[in-house]
Amino acid sequence: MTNIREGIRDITQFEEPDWLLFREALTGRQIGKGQFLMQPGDTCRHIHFLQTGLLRSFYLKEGEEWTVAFSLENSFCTDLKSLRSGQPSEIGIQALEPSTLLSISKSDLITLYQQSHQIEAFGRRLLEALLEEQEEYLSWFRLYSAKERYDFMLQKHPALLQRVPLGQLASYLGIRRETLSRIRGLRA
Amino acid sequence: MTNIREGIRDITQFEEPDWLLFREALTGRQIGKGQFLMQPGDTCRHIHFLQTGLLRSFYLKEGEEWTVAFSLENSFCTDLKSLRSGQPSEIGIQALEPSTLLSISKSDLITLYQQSHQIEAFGRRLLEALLEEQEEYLSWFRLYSAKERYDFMLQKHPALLQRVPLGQLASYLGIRRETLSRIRGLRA
DNA sequence: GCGAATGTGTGACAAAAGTCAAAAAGCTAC
DNA sequence: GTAGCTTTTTGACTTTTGTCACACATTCGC
Repeated sequence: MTNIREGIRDITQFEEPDWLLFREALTGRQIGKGQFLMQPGDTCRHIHFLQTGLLRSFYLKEGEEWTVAFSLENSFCTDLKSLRSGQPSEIGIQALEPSTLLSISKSDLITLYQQSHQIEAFGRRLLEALLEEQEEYLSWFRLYSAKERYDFMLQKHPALLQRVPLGQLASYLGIRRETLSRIRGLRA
Repeated sequence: MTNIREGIRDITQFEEPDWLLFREALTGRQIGKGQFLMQPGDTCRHIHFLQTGLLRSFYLKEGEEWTVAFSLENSFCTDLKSLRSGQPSEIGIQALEPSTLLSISKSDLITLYQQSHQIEAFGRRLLEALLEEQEEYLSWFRLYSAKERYDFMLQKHPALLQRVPLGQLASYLGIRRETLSRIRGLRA
């Protein structure tokens, strides 16, 4: 339970009473390699904090899976669109490695937001950080070639490349497996 | 001053005292066509609410301007990265049409967040909506061709296409002017 | 009005990435 | 270890998009 406390502390100050309130709402969970936290079509009702392991979120397009996010240890994972709307999700979430999670339900979180200004502030700051990250990631696609996007990935998450199948990394970069394979061949 | 009140009400409930507090911090401003709200290298210290007009945010890459966002009436505009870090921005913001703005400084906003839980909740929900929009927009780039991105634009913001020079629209879609010109030629 | 910017469209060609097919390399389960 | 699976690589070819050059159109200042 310590990891998430650290993760929150990085983002905002949490007084002890807020933390106790928050902790109360968390549910622990384990999930095996290859298992699904949710399938496309499910409605997303939780935000997950990944303690250990690795998750991928993917979108289905014409029967093919396109990875839209990898979630690393000590990060949060959900499908914001479905969570907010209450509608079925277009996203699935799968564990690429055995993973341990702490999850909080949407309804509990809404209650916490109302009960505690500090927790609300935490939510806001977390979203700010996510949006900033997303903006950077978007610029990869607007401004740079497949090769450059791969190089950024090498810089930013070198370890991830060893943990993820090439096909899924390719789809995350918005390209075909074959293209990524060729890009990697260049630097041999 | 009524527009922004509506804009906020769409996102969250604001009681009268919160609104008065918030309004206190707003500064009105007009800006002519072609003028810059900020230049790349400036540090971003405000969030702007666009009452009327049209703004574009752009990024410089090898001397070329790449539009990263258009801001329409009744929407918020800032550079989140520079605003959060206090570092010089890589982004410039220019008025494409004569525009009227209401602006709030970062320091005032931080104070407001601390003073009012409701205002903090507003900030969080606004960020949620922005992040959801950004996620959708990112999927355009990962999954779809230049032509398809243009078609999405036609669906989502048909009016905008009449107000924006083709070159800027092209850079927003991550393609060259010539390519966009050809895409448009197809549907003649 | 006129001329200079600025913005847009077209053509010929080059580069990047996708497609399809098949071979090579890695894993897994007996 | 080996058969059977999945993943990755390679090759030939196609499609998409970029590049460069230039013609045409529009806007704006004067």
